[in-house]
Amino acid sequence: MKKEVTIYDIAKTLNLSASTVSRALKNKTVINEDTRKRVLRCAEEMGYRSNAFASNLRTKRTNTIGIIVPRLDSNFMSACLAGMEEVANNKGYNVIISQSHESVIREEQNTSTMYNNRVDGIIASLTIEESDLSYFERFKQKNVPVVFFDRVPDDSDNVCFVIDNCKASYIASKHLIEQGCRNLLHVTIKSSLNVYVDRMKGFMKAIDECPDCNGEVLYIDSLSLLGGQNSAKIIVENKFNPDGIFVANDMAAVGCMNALIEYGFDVPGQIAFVGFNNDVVSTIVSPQLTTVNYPGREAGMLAAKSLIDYLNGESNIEYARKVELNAYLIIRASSHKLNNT
Amino acid sequence: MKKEVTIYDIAKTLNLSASTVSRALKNKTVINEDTRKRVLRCAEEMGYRSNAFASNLRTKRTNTIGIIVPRLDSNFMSACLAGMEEVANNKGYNVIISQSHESVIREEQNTSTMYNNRVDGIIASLTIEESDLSYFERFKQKNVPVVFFDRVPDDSDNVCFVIDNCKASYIASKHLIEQGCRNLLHVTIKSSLNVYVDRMKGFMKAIDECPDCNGEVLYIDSLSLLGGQNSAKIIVENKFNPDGIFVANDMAAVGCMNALIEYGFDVPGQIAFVGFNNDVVSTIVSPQLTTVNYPGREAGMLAAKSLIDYLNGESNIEYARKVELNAYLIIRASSHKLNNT
DNA sequence: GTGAAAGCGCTAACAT
DNA sequence: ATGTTAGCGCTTTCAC
Repeated sequence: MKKEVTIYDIAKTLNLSASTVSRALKNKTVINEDTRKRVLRCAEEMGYRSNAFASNLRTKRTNTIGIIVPRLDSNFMSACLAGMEEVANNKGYNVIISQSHESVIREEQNTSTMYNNRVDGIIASLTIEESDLSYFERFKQKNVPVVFFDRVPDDSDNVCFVIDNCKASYIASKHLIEQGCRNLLHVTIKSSLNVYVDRMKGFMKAIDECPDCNGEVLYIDSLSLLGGQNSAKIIVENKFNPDGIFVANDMAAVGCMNALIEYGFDVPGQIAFVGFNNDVVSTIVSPQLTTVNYPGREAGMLAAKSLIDYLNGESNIEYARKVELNAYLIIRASSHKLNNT
Repeated sequence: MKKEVTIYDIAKTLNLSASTVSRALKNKTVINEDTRKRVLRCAEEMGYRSNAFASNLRTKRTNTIGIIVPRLDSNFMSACLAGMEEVANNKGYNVIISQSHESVIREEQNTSTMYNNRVDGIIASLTIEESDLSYFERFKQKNVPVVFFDRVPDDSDNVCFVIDNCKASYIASKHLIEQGCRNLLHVTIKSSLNVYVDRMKGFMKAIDECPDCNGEVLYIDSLSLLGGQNSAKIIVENKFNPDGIFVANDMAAVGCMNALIEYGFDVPGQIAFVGFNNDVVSTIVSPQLTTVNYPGREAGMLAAKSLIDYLNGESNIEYARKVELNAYLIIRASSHKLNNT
């Protein structure tokens, strides 16, 4: 392994001091344009690479932001991550990403790692397990900003990037009612997280406003394709007899819908379907799935931009607020019972 | 912002030396069990957190591996990344991830960042643009191991985790022929990458072995849902009249297949379809898509494990080889023309 | 505009 | 088993 070239090596070669070389490399402070060029060229020639640790050790900044997500292999999440990475990269920040796998313990471990690695800021989406979130406090104590997206804490003292789940879900449920559905079923996961609680609330609100509507809730283990398939079995066996089903995400909706079609149900004729997220799978199933458009990529970009602007001192907005992204219903064949439209 | 607690603070409090504290914290070397406990407790109480930079600066290791991928928001890629992150996390490594967005320039920039951040190792999948890959040489010069997966360099002096694309594609094409198809079309992307070149080769080989078969190739701009949809239009307009289509990935296959069904074609009756990857969408479309199972998650896990084992000096395998994962054809309705299962 | 010197927090010889 | 010492490579006062 060749020895690393340091600014001292450059300094010696050029008969300068290390400080001058450092200044030239950062071209921040005043410096003679000519010496700057000489240093740059010499650095290039000698194969110099800056040592981020030494720099970090001095400046106490890392230009790294930590991202903690439940899992990264869902379409929604990878869209969010892609948005974050892009913004961060453009602004000269690195991202380190870790998955909690829906486990509070892993989430805590991951925060510890990020904490020790001195990330400049954190972007997180919470696990489904309930927790006191105390492990996020350390960051605040060190003035390391934390922003949440999608699955966010209940209290309002955190910066959050979300959609109005309640409203979106209300509109989705209302749409089913408008299409003539009266026996509605909401398929979701048991969780105290804003995301699922609010989607439930919106559903309930729509039901409550409809005198001749009946609304039920079916909890499944996971909002996955398999979870959705399993829910179909339960729906058939337990004789829920819904004429409209609103599922808390698209993947589970697709699993449930396809399975019910397999059982012989007509969708949307007998059962209308609405999902959530506007996952690409919603355009691939047949019939195409009506769903709520949740702009994950944009959410990720905004969260990253907000965090980084704050870190760079460029953000003059008050730094504690909830940003609500626009989510809207995309009506497709799966819920299209009426011929108007 | 509170001042950071250092090992010196702990040392002073406990009347020990910094080295002893350091040793206790790492519990690597021999140390009195009692003092170790005292140090640990004290560190906890004082709110100590290790300073990774200082440590890295000394040890010249970062416990971080850099991952460079074309884009992270595909099902296949996020499965790979999930596998890598999991392995890395379990072994005490961080991952920093960046996207090249299929651009050589971005790929080079990303390698620079990783280089300057002194990652211990690199896992990469190449952009579609052709490049000389010279920017990966620096890592080798510094003894930083680089492993490639999926889209790998042509030469054989790199560690690669791949599948036998040629063989898999041959089997896929052969399957179409066995189902009675004689006018085969391969929809793919123009690229010199192993992945697409080999899939083409496998297709050609199957065609060559079938005297009464005709094989054509349609290049599209991107192997995406939209790309697939566009290809359908071209297929219809240009009167390719294929009775079997093999598409180089599932997302494009699904786009093409759905669009052709929309045009009125019967799948698999008139046109049989085979995709590639076993993306979850292949089980969601109707008819379900026959495809090649490409175990992304496992590929990611293996690549990460191999790299980290090597870094930890635990790998006694010779460190320059090609690992071929097992890929096999999953036959579903989209290619099922015959009734003999 | 440039240099000298100190120190960020840790680890690894080496000495005891 | 513990302490002493030096130094990783950089940035940043403070001089000049």
